[in-house]
Amino acid sequence: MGSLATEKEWKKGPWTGEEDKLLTEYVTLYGEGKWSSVANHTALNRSGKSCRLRWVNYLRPGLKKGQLTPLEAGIIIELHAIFGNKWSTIAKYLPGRTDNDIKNYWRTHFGKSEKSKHKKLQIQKACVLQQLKHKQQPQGYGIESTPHEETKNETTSFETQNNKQQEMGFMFPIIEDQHIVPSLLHDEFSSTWPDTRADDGSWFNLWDFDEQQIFADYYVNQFDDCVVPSQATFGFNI
DNA sequence: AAGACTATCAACCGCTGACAG
DNA sequence: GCTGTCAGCGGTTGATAGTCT
Repeated sequence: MGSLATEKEWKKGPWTGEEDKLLTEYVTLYGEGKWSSVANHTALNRSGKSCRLRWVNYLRPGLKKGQLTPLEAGIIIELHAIFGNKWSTIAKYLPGRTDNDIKNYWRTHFGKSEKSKHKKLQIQKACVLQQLKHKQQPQGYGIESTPHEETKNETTSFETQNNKQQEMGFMFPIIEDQHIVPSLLHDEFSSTWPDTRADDGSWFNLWDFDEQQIFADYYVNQFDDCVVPSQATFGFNI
């Protein structure tokens, strides 16, 4: 009925600093998850949907701003091969990054073109090279034990791995207590990917810096024809 | 210097699934 | 079991900044 036209005209468009402040205060007071009542408790004339989006993608504490690192880019490629366009799922493994960030990054860099496909390869290679570089720096990311070793200590495996990955800025996806291997090359060399299982059945992977020099070397060789470009092309330092 | 093109990012829209009544 | 509400997700769009010609 026309007389019951209670449809509210929500404000749209870019958020102002004042609106951000109001929303932050609201979340501080009432917590996340009560988006539909934001307008009732604040002077904000935004829909709950809009408020949630603004909070999740921009205001939430702990968000990382700026360009993705080669490592993050590589992980996105790997996880996209596993999960497809499940951006929120992928985002769970990249602390501080939102599904929107990842979605935008993917669409920008790996849309549909052949050029994009090549760029994907370049980033994968850059990512492997960076792994090797870190491996050569003893003071770098200190992983004392490998997934292989951790399988011997099942009570701490998951938590330990998670903590390390958090420190490094990403997390390996784990499904049913099984590490999904970010092989970096799942797409291109899927036939070799079962070989990433160790003798005892546990997974190892390129992110494990201690054991996988030979494995990583092998993959780097696969990229021989693929020249890794400069920062200007990637937007980050290799 | 100016216009065209490209990249990036914020925000909106529509759909889906969970859940309460 | 049905219905309505709401949060969350993925796709898409539009504005702006940066780069190229």
